Amino acid sequence: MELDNIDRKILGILQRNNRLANVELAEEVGLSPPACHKRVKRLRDENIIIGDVSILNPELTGNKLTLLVSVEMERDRKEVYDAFKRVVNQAPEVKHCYQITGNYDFVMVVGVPDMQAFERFVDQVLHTDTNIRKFQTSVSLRTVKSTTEVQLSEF
Amino acid sequence: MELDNIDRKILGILQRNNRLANVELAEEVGLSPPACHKRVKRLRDENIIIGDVSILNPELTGNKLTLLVSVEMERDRKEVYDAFKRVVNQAPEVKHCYQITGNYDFVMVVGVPDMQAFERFVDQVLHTDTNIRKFQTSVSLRTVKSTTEVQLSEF
DNA sequence: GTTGAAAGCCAGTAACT
DNA sequence: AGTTACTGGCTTTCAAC
Repeated sequence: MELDNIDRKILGILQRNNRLANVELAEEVGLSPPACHKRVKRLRDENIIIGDVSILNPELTGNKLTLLVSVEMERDRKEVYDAFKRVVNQAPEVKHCYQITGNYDFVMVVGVPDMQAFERFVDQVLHTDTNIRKFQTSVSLRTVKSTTEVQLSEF
Repeated sequence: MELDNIDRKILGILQRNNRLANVELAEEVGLSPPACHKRVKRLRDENIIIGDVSILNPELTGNKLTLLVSVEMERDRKEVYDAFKRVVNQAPEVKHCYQITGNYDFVMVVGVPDMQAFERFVDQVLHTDTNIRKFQTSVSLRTVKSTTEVQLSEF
């Protein structure tokens, strides 16, 4: 489906604040409330908007430690990869995971309360997977930026 | 401020779906609507909930390409780092950026529509910064996982 | 913490251009 | 696509417990 400039405007606003009342959103984009409401509904129905969430303060909710883990698999086989992906998706410590090109096969961003929790994660998730050849961990000293916003190029 | 189990329950629900009506949220956590409403308000006021956003489909909104860029700075000086952090925060292509220990100083997750856009990003952001000694880019073949959820250990 | 009530605002629908 | 008109339901606040 094609997005016009009003759609992009709506998305731009909602991806910053989705608690804005439809009446106000409508005014901001220059539509009547029902017309705006219909567009938002369509954007949800067509999976342009895939979720609506509250963002929690990681500091205040027990994710004080962030680590970056690069993983190299034993074999480049689909089953091996798929199994790893399944594990990753079930591990709540893993915030982001990318399959990448280069020396390593995956990079993960891991969030935990403390080093003990990370050790547990390593033991339970990484050391139990026999398909992992090796992994390398970097400690994050600071999250410089973290956003869910995507760029919506206006035309 | 201390979070009790009801708070954690509320947060756990809202960080998955913040469009749930307060009446329903109240029922799910076993409180009356006003009591639940008060708690949510407090969680926002105290910055436990730091934002409420719609998550957009990156595929459908022009962020088809994800890259991981590791950056090594020329000098380990605060001003140099701070300048880089400022640039990173203003660049909409940068979704996440972590200051890390190890061989590199920063790792960034960059989202762009295509390779051309990435080249522009490299030219405008990375090559113009004389404090960057070098950087290394990995292409993400697939986003295995990406979540905003934090773990809320229940007691 | 609860219930009950009240006010007003909003979401969501309908009918129509 | 868009509008205006409507209504039922919800948020939000209050008072009393």
